[in-house]
Amino acid sequence: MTAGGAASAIGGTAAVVRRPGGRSARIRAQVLEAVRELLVEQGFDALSVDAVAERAAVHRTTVYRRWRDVGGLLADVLDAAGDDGWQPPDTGTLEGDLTAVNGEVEVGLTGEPVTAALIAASFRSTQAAEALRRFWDERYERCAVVVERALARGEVPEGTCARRVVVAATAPVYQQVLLLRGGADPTLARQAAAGVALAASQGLFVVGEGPG
Amino acid sequence: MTAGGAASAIGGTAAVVRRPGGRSARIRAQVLEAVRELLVEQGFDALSVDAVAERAAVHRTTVYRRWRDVGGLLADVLDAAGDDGWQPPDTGTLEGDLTAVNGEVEVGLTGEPVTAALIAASFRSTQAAEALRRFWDERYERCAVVVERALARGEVPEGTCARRVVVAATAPVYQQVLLLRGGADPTLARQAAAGVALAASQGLFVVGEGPG
DNA sequence: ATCCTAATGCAACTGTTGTCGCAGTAGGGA
DNA sequence: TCCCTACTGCGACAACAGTTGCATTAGGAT
Repeated sequence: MTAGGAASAIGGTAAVVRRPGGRSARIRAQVLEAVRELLVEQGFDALSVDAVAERAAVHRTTVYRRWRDVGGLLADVLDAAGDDGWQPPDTGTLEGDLTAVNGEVEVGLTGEPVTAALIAASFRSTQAAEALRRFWDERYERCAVVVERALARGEVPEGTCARRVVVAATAPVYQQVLLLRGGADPTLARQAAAGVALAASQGLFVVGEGPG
Repeated sequence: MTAGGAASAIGGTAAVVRRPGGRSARIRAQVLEAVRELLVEQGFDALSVDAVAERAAVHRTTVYRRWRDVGGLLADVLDAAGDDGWQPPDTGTLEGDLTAVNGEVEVGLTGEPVTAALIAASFRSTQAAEALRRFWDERYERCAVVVERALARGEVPEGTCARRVVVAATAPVYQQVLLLRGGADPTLARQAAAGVALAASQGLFVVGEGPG
């Protein structure tokens, strides 16, 4: 299917490479660039297939065939964005690392309108939802090293689930900014990180354990 | 009560009551009932103004004029839903209360498709976003009593910010279910509640304090 | 250089979304 | 009872979203 074509082009999985050459690649680049531009300039609401096609100087039909809909476009952009070499900061303590991550989350959420747009899209498009889930899964996976370092330092006990620690630490920031529409609140970011760091040090995030 | 909520939600200031009588009220009831039915039966995607109008046996134009768009409809439904007499559970401990609240959140998020639909709508409609913010603000406000009881029992120190405690405790569940699209995970709910309860008992959620 | 065909451009078409002007209906007050 | 007018119904309309059939273009291989 056309969407599959887009997906394959995204990851570069050349399983069924049809025509990776000049024109297709060029058009893809034009379209994705147009998506990013429109997203930044006018936000998610202005992101129609037609607008993207016009901006990219490509015909509507081409975009519909290769990406299917707006969600497909955003999914493609998102998958490309996941390929950056992001690594969590290393401040020397678990609490410091979690606080720093929360700071980046806050900036990403309030600064770049792209993130909010992608989340909005994930509620409307299955493709975008999948892409977003992949993106976050990978991000949390990369964050695991923060907990591993803490374990090596003896800050947290053996068996601590890294993912849950990071999710618990960052979730309040997402909640505050995304759902409650509150402004960025650095105090919240610090408190959440500190609370989770304390709980983790007490072994509350050890798998199979927990209260009850 | 419902009528008042309608007026405020729609944009007509409730100060100027125009014609609260028979037909308008009847049509409003029909339309909102149609919204709830369609939401439960077919989900958010099927919730177009036209579909609602047809189900309610009301003309499209009427719905457009009174509610403007799907977001307005959902905002109205949401304001009505906020009038229930919900109270947080009282289990005797802060950790137990937070765990119980998380359980209800989990059920509400995974069981009722209404909530997810409203969140999706909040990303598309300013009205829905406002209504949702009001709804959650009020819910968190009601949850404050949980922390107040803990304070009375001496579980948490004076000055603990109730809202932050509850937000920190519930956020991981929202994150897991809503954004990460993971299944309901009762372990996560308990761990998050336990971690926050511990952190709160240590005074990490006292206003003005926190790490650094 | 030539051919094959995947990918694109193009235009016409359908269905949906949202708006507008006008006429009809039904509360509520006199 | 009668009138006023807010509200609703109705149809036409424009704008947008998405699809389809066909012609054209341009990689890539021979």
